[in-house]
Amino acid sequence: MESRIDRIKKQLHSQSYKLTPQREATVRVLLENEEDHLSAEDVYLLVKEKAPEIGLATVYRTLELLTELKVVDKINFGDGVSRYDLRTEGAAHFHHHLVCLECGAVDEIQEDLLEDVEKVVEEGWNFKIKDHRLTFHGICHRCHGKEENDETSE
Amino acid sequence: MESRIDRIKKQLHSQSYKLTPQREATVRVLLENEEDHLSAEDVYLLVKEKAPEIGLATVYRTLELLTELKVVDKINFGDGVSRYDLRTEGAAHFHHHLVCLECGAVDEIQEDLLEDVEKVVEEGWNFKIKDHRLTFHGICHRCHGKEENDETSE
DNA sequence: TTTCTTGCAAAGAGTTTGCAGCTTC
DNA sequence: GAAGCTGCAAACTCTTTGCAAGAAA
Repeated sequence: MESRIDRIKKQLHSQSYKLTPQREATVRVLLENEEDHLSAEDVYLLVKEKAPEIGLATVYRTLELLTELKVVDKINFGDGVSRYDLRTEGAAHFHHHLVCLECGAVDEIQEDLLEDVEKVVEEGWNFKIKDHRLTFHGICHRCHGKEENDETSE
Repeated sequence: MESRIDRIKKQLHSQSYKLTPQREATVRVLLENEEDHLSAEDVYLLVKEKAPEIGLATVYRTLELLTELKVVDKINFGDGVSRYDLRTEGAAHFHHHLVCLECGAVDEIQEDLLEDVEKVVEEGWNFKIKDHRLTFHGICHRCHGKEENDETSE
């Protein structure tokens, strides 16, 4: 069976880019932390464990390259850092996010909940949708119970 | 009739902030450019026309304050700058955006298209939604017609 | 007077770039 | 050996902060 790394490798080659050891290490870190929403710095620190000689600039360059190739999506939750999120293979659209205002956790919603909404937008606004970004800010299920106790503020 | 500025002033006073000339000039710029999605720098340059002595730091501080008061929303379209968008008065939720990949224009959708989706998320993910960010990336109605000609790619 | 606010300059954080050296074909 | 890639350091951009001076209650 062809692995995900292999497919990414092919994708790079098809545009005459190479899968160097540094790039491979970076991709592996992303694959191993698929659930997370790593910043460039985060990725850098994790890659350093596998390939200590790597430079931060290379990580940035690799992430930029992967973004171009649509292997990852660059996202921004408003905290001043870009985060990189592996695209779900085969997914037509980018998944959604739930950001908890209490604990900061970011959960993902893989289901595409926007099909109907997109139809409305395409027809009503005559806008050809290529991609979307949907993030909900609120209180996650983990913090939900706790909230009753500190209702002092808010 | 009470103007929008007055209401914002009251809101400031209620938290013992003052509507200084600099803050007023900043708010006016935002009101006069409600359609746009100005960066701090943009706001600064526009405010300077009314109040040339103002400093960039004051603009940043004012925008931060207005964000706290929920008068404006800080948004990020991934181009490395924060943009500030006046909240539609009385709107329960933040409006949506259409970003054109062709010409870069940003249009707004005032309607809340997410009511159904939010119900699904709150129930299915046990997540208490406080706010949302929804942006579509695609081709706007203005660029739509032009596209037929350069169908070479994609 | 006391508190809040401002402008300036400096600092900080995140990201990009120039360049010489190293790989790979 | 030409082309692509890397690590390092410096540069850059956007934003925040410290501080002394100014304005308002």
